[in-house]
Amino acid sequence: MRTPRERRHERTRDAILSAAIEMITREGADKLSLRKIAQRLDYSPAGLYEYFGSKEEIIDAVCSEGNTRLVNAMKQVPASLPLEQYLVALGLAYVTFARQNPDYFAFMFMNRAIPPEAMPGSADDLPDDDGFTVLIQAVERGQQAGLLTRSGTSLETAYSLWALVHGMATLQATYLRHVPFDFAAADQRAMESFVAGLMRE
Amino acid sequence: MRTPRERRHERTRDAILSAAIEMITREGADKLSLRKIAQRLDYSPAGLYEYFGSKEEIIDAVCSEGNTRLVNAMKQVPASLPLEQYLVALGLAYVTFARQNPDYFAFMFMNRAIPPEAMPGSADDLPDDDGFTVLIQAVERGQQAGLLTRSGTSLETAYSLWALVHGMATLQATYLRHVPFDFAAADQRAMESFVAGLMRE
DNA sequence: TTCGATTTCCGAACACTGTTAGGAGTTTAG
DNA sequence: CTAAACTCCTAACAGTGTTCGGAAATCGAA
Repeated sequence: MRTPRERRHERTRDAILSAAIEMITREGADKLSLRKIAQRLDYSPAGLYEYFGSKEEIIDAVCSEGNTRLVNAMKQVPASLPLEQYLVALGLAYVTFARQNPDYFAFMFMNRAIPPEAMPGSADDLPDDDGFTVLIQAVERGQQAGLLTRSGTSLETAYSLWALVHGMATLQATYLRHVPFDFAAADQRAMESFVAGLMRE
Repeated sequence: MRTPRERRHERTRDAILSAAIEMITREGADKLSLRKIAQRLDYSPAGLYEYFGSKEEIIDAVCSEGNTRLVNAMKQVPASLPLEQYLVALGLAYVTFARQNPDYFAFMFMNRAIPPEAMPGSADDLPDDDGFTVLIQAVERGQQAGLLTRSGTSLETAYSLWALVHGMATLQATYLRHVPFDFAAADQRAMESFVAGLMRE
């Protein structure tokens, strides 16, 4: 049972998070400031430490939230699509998220690294709700259906597709952000070609 | 003719740059501090402003230097190789640089964006000494030799290859940095498969 | 209801950051 | 030799994240 106090606590925690996310998407990641967050929420700087132990904790929470948003965007792609279209649509959702939230996306992957521990054996035990995990599952679905039979493991195949998609997303979110080029069309063609290559082999 | 004064000036400018680069590669990008650079070089913080107008200018110079190092690494790949091997080797050099200087590499692309102006027409006028430019030239070489005839322009083909390579590099420099996985082998296979797909079409 | 404990929140301070103004001391050019 | 240009520093300013101590509010139980 959740007491009123707990509900209040979580609500202002969420408010802090929302303010941080909005500041990142609106003014850029380097403008994120504890004191500005506090000011916007009518708190003193020290008051925030009742809800987060440090700025680093806020950043971690912001990244975690961004990751679930990215995964949610990918999960809205209907899994009923033919595998080829499904994989392309997944990648498109990934890149679209990056294009629409360039600062947020870049910030996520600057501050999120899988910790050195927590990754023993081969690799299947990556974070559960990860953009990569969704891709892996899709590729495995294809392999079990006999459609994808490329040499390496399903993990390696998913990694290469992820790299392509992540590269397009990162470039458009950072280096090429202001380049007037029809990335959406080029991305789609590149992914279709890549996926076709995976199925042919 | 360069006066002794100019030579001195440039030498301490380079020293500042070197110190900054070393601090980034050794302690991470967020630990870069004007005052620490000054301390290491026996300057007062204000003294550095004789050589750089702001911290931002130092960062720009650091990024520019990193870019030429990356391009140099790519230019050491013998252009006499068969196109297929040449493209793969170029990508390998790119990723290897990122793997060996993860903080530096990530820092470069966080702080370097092609400015909104300076990019009028279609796109061929990107920065001259760019990792991307090297790829474009290689792809154009292949197209003129009749080996690469994929639908899109050479620019689009080079972009897709760049995205794949840049994605692998970025992932290994940030999110997957501590994952014990044989990326070198997987990367090579992925690039060979991708390039083969380009030549088949 | 009342009392004690817990939770919330803030003011003040600390150590750090990048940056600027102003003025010494040195080097250079005519 | 002199005046201009260049180097470099001290001191200060505004900003940052963080901690400490205490005041106020809230809560749980007698």
